[in-house]
Amino acid sequence: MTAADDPWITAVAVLKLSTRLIDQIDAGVRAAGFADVTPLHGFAFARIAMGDATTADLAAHLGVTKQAAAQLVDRLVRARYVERHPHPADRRARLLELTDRGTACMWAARRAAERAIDQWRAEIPPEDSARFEATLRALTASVPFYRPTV
Amino acid sequence: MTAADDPWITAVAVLKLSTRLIDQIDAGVRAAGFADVTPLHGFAFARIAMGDATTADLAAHLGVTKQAAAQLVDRLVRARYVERHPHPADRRARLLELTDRGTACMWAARRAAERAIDQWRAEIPPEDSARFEATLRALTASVPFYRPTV
DNA sequence: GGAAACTAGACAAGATACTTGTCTAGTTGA
DNA sequence: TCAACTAGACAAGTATCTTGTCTAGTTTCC
Repeated sequence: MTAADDPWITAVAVLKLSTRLIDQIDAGVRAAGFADVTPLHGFAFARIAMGDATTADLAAHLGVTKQAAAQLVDRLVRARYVERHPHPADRRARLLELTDRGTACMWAARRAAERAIDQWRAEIPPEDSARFEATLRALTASVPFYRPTV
Repeated sequence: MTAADDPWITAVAVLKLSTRLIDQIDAGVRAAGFADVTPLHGFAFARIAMGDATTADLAAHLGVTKQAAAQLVDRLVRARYVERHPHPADRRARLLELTDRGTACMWAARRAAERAIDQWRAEIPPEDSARFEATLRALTASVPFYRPTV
């Protein structure tokens, strides 16, 4: 076993890469003026932006209880990132939607992510980055979604 | 902009990959009988295993306050993963060390990570995985460490 | 050598965000 | 049509973080 194919080194590199990406996204979002959001909120925004999200959907998506999700939604509503609307098909449920502010915040996150990826692309030869990204997608094609893990 | 080079897709793939890796490590650690640890503890173990760790070092490493780190250490000591020893050079400080149980837990995590990486390698052509891992290391060579981000 | 500034970590109090348990209103399926 | 199920609110308890303060020990600099 040489250092070059030690799987543990690779595992650490994966963790480092996502640390770096999340830090860069968080810094970009804060620099854009959204000081009261954390990466956890970003995971919630991503689900809500997909549409057809209820509190129970969000709970399942984030891997927390319904109550925890309801409290998170409360905070996001109070901070004017999210609105609750009547659900067209189920009078018990409430449909979650991003406000203009929430949408702007999500786009700030996406722009920051894109800047981070562009920066990575500039650090390595173009053919390497194309192959790298293709492999990345192949490896994660079967992963249904990302969510907070710590 | 085609889907193939949309940086956002790549960013999501990075997050998915680390979600998948952390889940696999966590499952392996729990399957090995360490039911009372979380990924957060793993980040702490990694620092303590490097040696010369004090509570303040751990706090800086994890990005939390000294008090939060001290409380985390308390829990790990009570669960018999960590021991506090006198610091040889500073009578205020206490040197943190993994117990045999803590070391066994860390190795369970490493074995789980290695199984995960081996599984990825089996999913893609060998030359792709070698290049993928090399690029991964190049991109993260300057990242000092990984830590919890959510 | 010694005083001022700094640092490690303990203690206490409070904030935040999660959990479990229970309840009502509404939906689904046999 | 009625039993079983589900969405989400309410309440209480728990875990884990924060800020602030304190003592003992270390470093710096005159």
